[in-house]
Amino acid sequence: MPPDPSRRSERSRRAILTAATELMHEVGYRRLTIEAIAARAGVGKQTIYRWWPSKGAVVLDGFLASVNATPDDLSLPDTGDVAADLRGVVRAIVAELADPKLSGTTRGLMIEMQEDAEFAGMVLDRLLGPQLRAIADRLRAAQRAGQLRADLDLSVAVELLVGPLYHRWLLRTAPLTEDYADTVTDLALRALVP
Amino acid sequence: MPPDPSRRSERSRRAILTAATELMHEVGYRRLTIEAIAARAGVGKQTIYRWWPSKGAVVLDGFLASVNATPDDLSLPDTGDVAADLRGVVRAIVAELADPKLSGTTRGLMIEMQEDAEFAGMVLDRLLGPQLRAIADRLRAAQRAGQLRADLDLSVAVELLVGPLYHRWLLRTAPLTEDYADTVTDLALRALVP
Amino acid sequence: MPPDPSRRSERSRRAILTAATELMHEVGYRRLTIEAIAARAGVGKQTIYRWWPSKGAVVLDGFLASVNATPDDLSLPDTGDVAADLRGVVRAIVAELADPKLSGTTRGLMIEMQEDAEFAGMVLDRLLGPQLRAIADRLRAAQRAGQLRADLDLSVAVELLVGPLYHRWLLRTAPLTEDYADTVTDLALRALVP
Amino acid sequence: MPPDPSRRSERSRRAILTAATELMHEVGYRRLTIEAIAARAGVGKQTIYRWWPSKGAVVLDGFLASVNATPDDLSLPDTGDVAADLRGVVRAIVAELADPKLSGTTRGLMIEMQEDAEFAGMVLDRLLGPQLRAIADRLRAAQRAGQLRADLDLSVAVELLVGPLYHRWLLRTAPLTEDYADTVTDLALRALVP
DNA sequence: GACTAAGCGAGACGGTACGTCTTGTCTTAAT
DNA sequence: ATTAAGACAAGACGTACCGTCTCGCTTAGTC
Repeated sequence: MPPDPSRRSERSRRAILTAATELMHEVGYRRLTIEAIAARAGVGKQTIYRWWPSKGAVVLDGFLASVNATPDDLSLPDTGDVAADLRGVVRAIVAELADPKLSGTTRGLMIEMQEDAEFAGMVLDRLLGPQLRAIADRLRAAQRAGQLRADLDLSVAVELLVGPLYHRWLLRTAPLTEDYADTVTDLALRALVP
Repeated sequence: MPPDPSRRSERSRRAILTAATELMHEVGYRRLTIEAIAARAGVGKQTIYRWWPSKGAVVLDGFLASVNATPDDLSLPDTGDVAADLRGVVRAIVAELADPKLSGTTRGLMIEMQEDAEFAGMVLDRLLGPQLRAIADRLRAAQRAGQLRADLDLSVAVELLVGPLYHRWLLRTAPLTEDYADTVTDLALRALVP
Repeated sequence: MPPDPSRRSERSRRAILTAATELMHEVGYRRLTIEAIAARAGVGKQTIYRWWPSKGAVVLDGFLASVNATPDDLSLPDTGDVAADLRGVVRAIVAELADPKLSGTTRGLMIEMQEDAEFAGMVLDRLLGPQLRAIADRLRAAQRAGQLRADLDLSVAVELLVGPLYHRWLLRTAPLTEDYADTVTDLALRALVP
Repeated sequence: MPPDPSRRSERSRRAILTAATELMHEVGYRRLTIEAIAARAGVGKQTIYRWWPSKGAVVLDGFLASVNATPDDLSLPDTGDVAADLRGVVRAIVAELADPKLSGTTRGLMIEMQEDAEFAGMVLDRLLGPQLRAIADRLRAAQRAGQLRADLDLSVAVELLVGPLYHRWLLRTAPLTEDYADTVTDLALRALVP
C-alpha cells in the first residue's frame, strides 16, 4: 500500500534534500549513501525509502529544488538574432558542465540514467527535457522566420548543437571552454541555415 | 612492490576476462561483482586485485579481448565519396549502440568513466580514442582532397558527427535507428563542406 | 496523564485480545508483534500502547480471557484422599504443559517473566499464584486432618510437587507424561506424610 | 558451504566471547545485540554470524569459557554423608541463582531455550546436563550404599531436589536463601531414603 | 636435486552499506 | 477524549561485497 502524501512531513523532506545536496558536494555521488543522508538529515532511513525509489531520485529532487530555488524562465531570449541567442545557451551549457560543483551532480544523474532506464525517464521529464525543448522552441521560431531550413527535424537540430558538448564532457576528451562553445555553435549553425 | 608480469598465469587471465564478460551480459554492470567474477573464473580474488585496479578495468579488458578476437582494421574505407564513407561509420556506431548486448558493456564503461577520470583516460586511449581518430583521419583525407572546408577543426568535426548519437543514446531521448544515422550524417556534413 | 478507562472501547479491547491470542498460536511469542496485533484487530497501535505496558501483558490478558471464558473453580476437589487429589492436579498441570497449544503461550509468559520482574509479578498475581495457592489450600486441609506432617512449610511443599514438572518442561530434559506425573506425586508425597 | 574451522581466528573468537560476556553484564540479555558485540570486539558482524547461529549461542559459549577458565571438577564430593553432600550442591546452586551477575546470563539462556528447542539441547548438553548428571552420580553411589531407596528413578530424584529451586527462581515467587536450600534438601531427602 | 620466491586458489577477516523490520511516539481526521 | 490510521526517528537485523590478509600448494628459476 503506497504511503499517503498528504501526511508527509515537509520538515523531513526538506532536511533530506538539503543533506543529500550537501553530501553530494562533499563526497561525490559514488560515496554518497542513504545511510549518511538519513544521519545528516536527522531522519530515519525508512522515511527516505518510503518516498524515494533510489539514491538517484533523492539527488535529482535535491538538485531540482536547489535550481528552482531561483526559478529562472527556461525559455530562451529571442533577440531576432538566432546565432547570438544560440551562442548564449551553448555557452551557458558549457559553463554549467565545466563548473565542478554542478558537474558532479550531473555526472551522478548520468550514471544513474545508464543503470536505470526508468530513472532516465524521470531525469528527462523533469530536468533535461525542458532544457532541450526550450532550445527547440527557439529554433522553431527562427525556422518560421525563415532563418533556418524549413525541412529541419528540430530534435536532431538540438542534438547537433548540444551533442558535441555532452560528448566532450562525458568522454572527457578535452576541456570545455567558451571558445569551444562558440566553435560548436558556428559549425552547427552552418548545417541549419538554408 | 609490483607483481612480476612474466610469472602471470595466462590461464587465469583468460578465465577472468571470460567470466567478467559473461557475467556482464547476465547481470549487468551494476550487479557485476569482483567476488562473482573470481568464483566463476575459479580464481582467488587476490589474483584479480593484483592485476586490475577496478571492476571497470576488468570489464574493459574483457571487452577489448572479445572485440580484438576479430581484429578488424580500424581505419575507415576511403572510396573517395566522403558522404558514403561517413554514412557507413555512423550507421555502424548506431548499430553498436542499439545492440543491447554490446550496449550494456559500453554503458558500464561510461558509468565508470564518470566516476573515475583516470579510468576515463584508459578507455579513451584504448577503445574510444582510436575509433574517433579513425574518423578524423578519413575527414582529414577529404579535407586535403578539398571536399571539406579547409579551416575545420577536425576533432570538433568528429564530435559534430558522433556527439548527437551519444547524446541520444546516453540520455535515452529516442531510439537509435539507421534512418536517424543518415539524418545526422547528412546534417553534419552540410556544416563540413566548403 | 493516564487515560480514562470509562471511555475505553470494549470492542477494541476484545479485538486486540482475540488477535493476540490467534497470532500467538500462529507465529509464536517471539515473532508476535504489536504491529501485527493492531493490524489483525483493525486497531491503531496507540490503542494497544495506551492500555497495555508490553506485548507480554497483552498476551497474558488474552490468555486469561480465553481461560476464564470457562471459569472453573480453581479450588481443588477434596475427596479426603490427599494422594488421589494431588495426583489429579499434577496430572492436569502435566497435561497443560504438554499441550503444544497452551504450552506456547505459557513459554511466552515465562520468557517475559525472565526479562521483566514487574511483569513476573503480574503473571504470578493473576495466573500462577492462584493455581499454586489452590494446591497449598488442599495441602493445608490435609495437614489439619493429620495426613501430612505438621511442621511442613506449605509453599515449599507445593514447590516440591510442581517444581520437578516445570524443571523438566523448561529445561526440556525429557517429555512430560502421565506416568511421570504419578511418579513425581508419589515421590513428593513420601516427603510430606508424617 | 560451511566455513573451515582450521582457519578460524582465535583472536577474534576470544574477543567476541569477551565482548559478549561484558555486554551481557552491562545491558542484559534482551538489549544485548550482535551489532554491539561486533563493535566492542572490533570484529565484522559476519565473523559472528559465520561461527554462531544465534545471539544465545554466543552468550552460551562466553559463559562456558568464563566458567571453564576455572575448570573445577564437576563431580560432587563423596564424604559418605549423602545429606551433607547434597546440602552442599543445593546451597551452591541456590547461591549461583541468587548471584545477580551469573543469574542474568542464566536467565538469558533460559529465555533462548524457551524460544529455540535446538538451542535448548545445546545448553543441556554443554551446561546443565553435566551438572545434573553429577548430582545423579552422587545419588547413585548413595543408592548402592543402601542410603537411598533401591527403586528410585534417579533423574526424577534429581528433579525433586533442584526443581523447587528453579521453580522459585524462574517464577520469582520468593527469594532464594541458604535456609531455603537446606529446607528443600531435607524435605526432598525424606522422599529418597528407604 | 634441493632451495627459494614468486603467483596461485581459497576463503577468513574488519568494515561499510544495504534494504527491511519493529519499536514506541506523534499527528491527523472522524466519531 | 478516544479511536483508526499511519508517518516518524531510531536502530538492529542478517546479507552482500569490498579490499586485505593469511594459508598451503604449485611452479619456476637459482644454487
